[in-house]
Amino acid sequence: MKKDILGREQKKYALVDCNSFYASCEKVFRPDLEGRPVVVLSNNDGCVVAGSKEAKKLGLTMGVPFFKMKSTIQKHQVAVFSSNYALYASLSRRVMSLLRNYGSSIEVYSIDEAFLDVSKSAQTTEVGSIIHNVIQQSTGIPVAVGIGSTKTLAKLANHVAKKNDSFSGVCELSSYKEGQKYIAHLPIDELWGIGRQHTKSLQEHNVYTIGSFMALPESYIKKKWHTPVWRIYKELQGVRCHTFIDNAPKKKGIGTARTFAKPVNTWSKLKEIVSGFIATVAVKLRNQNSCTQRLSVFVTTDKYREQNPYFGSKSICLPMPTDDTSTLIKAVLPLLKALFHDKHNYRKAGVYITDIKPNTSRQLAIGTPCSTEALEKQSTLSATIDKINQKLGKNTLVFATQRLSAKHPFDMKQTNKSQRFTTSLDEIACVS
DNA sequence: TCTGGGGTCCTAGGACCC
DNA sequence: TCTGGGGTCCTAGGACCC
Repeated sequence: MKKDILGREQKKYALVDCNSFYASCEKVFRPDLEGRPVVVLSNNDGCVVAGSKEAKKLGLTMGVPFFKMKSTIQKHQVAVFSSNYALYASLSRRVMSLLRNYGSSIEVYSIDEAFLDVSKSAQTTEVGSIIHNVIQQSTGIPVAVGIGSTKTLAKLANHVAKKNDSFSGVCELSSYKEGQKYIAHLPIDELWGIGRQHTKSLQEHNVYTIGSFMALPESYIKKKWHTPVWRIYKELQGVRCHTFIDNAPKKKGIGTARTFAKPVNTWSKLKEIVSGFIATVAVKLRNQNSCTQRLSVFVTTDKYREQNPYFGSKSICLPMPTDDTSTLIKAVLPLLKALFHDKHNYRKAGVYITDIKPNTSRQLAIGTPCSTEALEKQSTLSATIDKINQKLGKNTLVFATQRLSAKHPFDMKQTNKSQRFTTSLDEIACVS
């Protein structure tokens, strides 16, 4: 067995990342878009969240406000889509289920990427090529594969595979030294974990490239920056700092927030919207068999237009852990009421739950204000509601406090939404 | 009036990711 | 007119205890 410098078993990780995932999903059922720039917009058609490679060349990348790019979009006949999460989630499941065939375990890192443990393969680069071809052929989604002895190296290898056509979508980097000629010149912010702030502080110390970062002595890195930066340095040397997580861990916090297409300034409307958010997070909580004991809510006014935008948040520790929607709604409304002033035009609100525990601990709380029998009734009711909504559609059955927002969820703007080709029979692709 | 030091737990906020 | 949403991890600092 091969060992790393700490005497641990040597690992090989493959990072499989779908290219321009949302835009690629839209292209799967629209072959006429081949070669054309495609962008996908965020909720409310607010900003660009994904762009095909043709769109990226035009400067249409993640985070660009849509309204600022309208002239570019018209000029270059860019195909514009509102986000269609049902479609993306469905194609993501297909990709992930195929990937499971090529590693001893998988860590689904996000909707469009996954780490595979390929340590057992003797020919890892070949496995990478097979993955690259199979996913493209079976789903229509193009992917790049990066292989490395740490997650950071696999990420970087993936970047190299995407940027250099000569790699045909697959690149393997066992250590920084081995791949030096492909990565030393790359800007420091290409590293996984180096964002805007770290880039700025590294540049202040004359570190502009990955090469100059790796040339620094370890003691200097440890002294000047925090643990996360030092870990990146070690991972590039081939020392594993990030572990591999093969069973999706339960969420430690669950939240829902939305920007409203039109400002909200009445208590009744705000109450309904926030109650709807609670219902959403409570379903996610029950789906992972957990309950929560801490609940927060926030509201904001328009941060782009108002001179002194208002931001208010409040949180509460519940007397006992719960996963019950009505209990959570009852807890959130007084907090929301305290944040509400009718002089404000609210543009965004959200709820967040933390202090998440397994739902068995609910029964163990001492001095609970509910009897065991009442708790059992509550969970039977919740399970029934969840089942009905799962079968007949979200918001088929709602609590009275969320009734209107369930029917008209803040009038979300979605002017260019594609069909739910894979998840709704009414919207299936037709060949005529 | 003078007033130590170490440990733990909790929370808010920053930074990052996709 | 039009600027997203859902997460994780880390650190600093306050409160409290002995």
